[in-house]
Amino acid sequence: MDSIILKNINLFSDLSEDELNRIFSKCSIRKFSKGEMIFFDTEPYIGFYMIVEGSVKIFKFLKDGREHILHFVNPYNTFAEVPLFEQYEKIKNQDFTYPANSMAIEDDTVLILIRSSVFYSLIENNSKLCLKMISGLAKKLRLMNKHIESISLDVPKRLAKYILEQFNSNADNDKEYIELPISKHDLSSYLGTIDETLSRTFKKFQDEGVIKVSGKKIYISDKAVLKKFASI
Amino acid sequence: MDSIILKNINLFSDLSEDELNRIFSKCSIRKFSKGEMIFFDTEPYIGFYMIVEGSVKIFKFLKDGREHILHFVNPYNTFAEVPLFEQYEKIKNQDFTYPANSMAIEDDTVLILIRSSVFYSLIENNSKLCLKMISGLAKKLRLMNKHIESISLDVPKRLAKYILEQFNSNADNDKEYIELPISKHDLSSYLGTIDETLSRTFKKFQDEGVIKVSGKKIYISDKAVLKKFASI
DNA sequence: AACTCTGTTTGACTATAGTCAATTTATAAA
DNA sequence: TTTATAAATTGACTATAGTCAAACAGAGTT
Repeated sequence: MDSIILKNINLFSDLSEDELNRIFSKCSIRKFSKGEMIFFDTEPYIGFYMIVEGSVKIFKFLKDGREHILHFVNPYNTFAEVPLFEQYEKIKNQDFTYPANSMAIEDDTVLILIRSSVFYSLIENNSKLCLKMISGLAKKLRLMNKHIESISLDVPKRLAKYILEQFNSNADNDKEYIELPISKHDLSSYLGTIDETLSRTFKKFQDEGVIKVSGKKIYISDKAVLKKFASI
Repeated sequence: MDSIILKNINLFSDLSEDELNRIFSKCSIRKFSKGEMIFFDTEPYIGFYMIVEGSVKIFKFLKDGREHILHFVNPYNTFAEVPLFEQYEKIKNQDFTYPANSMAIEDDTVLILIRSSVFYSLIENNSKLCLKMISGLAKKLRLMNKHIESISLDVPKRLAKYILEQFNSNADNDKEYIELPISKHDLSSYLGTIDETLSRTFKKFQDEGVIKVSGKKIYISDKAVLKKFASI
């Protein structure tokens, strides 16, 4: 693997060869297997990650041990950049921790760790990079917004919305099914519910003839009705 | 009012007199009374606001007409900056709208509207301003994170947490009470519940001798137990 | 004081989704 | 194929908070 890999991150796409090499020489590459923790929300912050291969979930533990998943991250996206700037503000800081927990959800998940200090030296006088960073954060805020909105809906609406989103984000819309990119258990946590309730909701949708579930494949029999289920 | 007012916004605190004047000459000052809408989430985006006086709530309408408050904003803070950068990315865009609704919650709420274009011309080569913007967004993300976490708690926990937060953010900790800065109705929406449930929860706390409610004043009789109520 | 408007409280009922426990189905390993 | 292990489903029960409707309280006005 060489520094060219960094060019794929949107955040870094405008950097020069030189700059890319500089970063690359200082960052660490780490490999995780499925279920392995990347960081806890109690750990001191050292830097942010980008994903080269595999995928990752970002989540919080609830009092009862259940987990609430905030988002999933896929290749060439970054995560845990937020504390970078909280740290930056009060440089000689009380130690900052990661804002949530993070776990690999696929085997052979490959990450690049970019340490705070390396990034600071880069961003200081690079307003293009700044602007990219800003639009990245803005996008995340928008996502969070959506997430909060959806939490206040009931489970069937949340599930219907999720299925439709997956369907729409899949390029080849000629297929009349989606394939869940995550485990049903993770889907429960992401929708803010539990396995049993998710299972019952799938069943309800099936009984009403809206979808057909077979493993991770979900055939959409009646998109119109599904949309009605999802509607606010 | 003159351009010096802008100096109070953290975001603008590093700008020169010249720059401040340039912005000020191009922005609009708008006054709202309590309950007046500032923008809807269906309106095309024209720029972000800062508060000079009064306060504002940012919220979403739910299907049933109920509202879910995302946050409150106070003097010298800005709101609705997120679309600025989504807009920036794809300049010749499909029209962007505001991401949520916003309403003045005090009489004589005075706002300054800073239009996107004015801000773009400013930020292009000002990486200091960029960095400020970034840390502002980062702070908001952290807040959102907290908000999401708290939604998954039950109402008594959410309320206890809120009371303690208010108590801690009040400088003079020698007082053994807090004064609600918002109406009870808005507090309901902010905690993601309804008036009746909030009322019952206050009552529950009173019955257990933890607090004493009198209008907007909430006397904390037993902080230790309140903390226990709030604990995860 | 009587009236209005708004905000708050209370009671009775309901619905949604969580808990717990048992069972069934899948998946992988021996 | 059998066995072990994990994932998914189902049923019975419970709890939390929402709905609806009515009563009550307080502030301001006439």
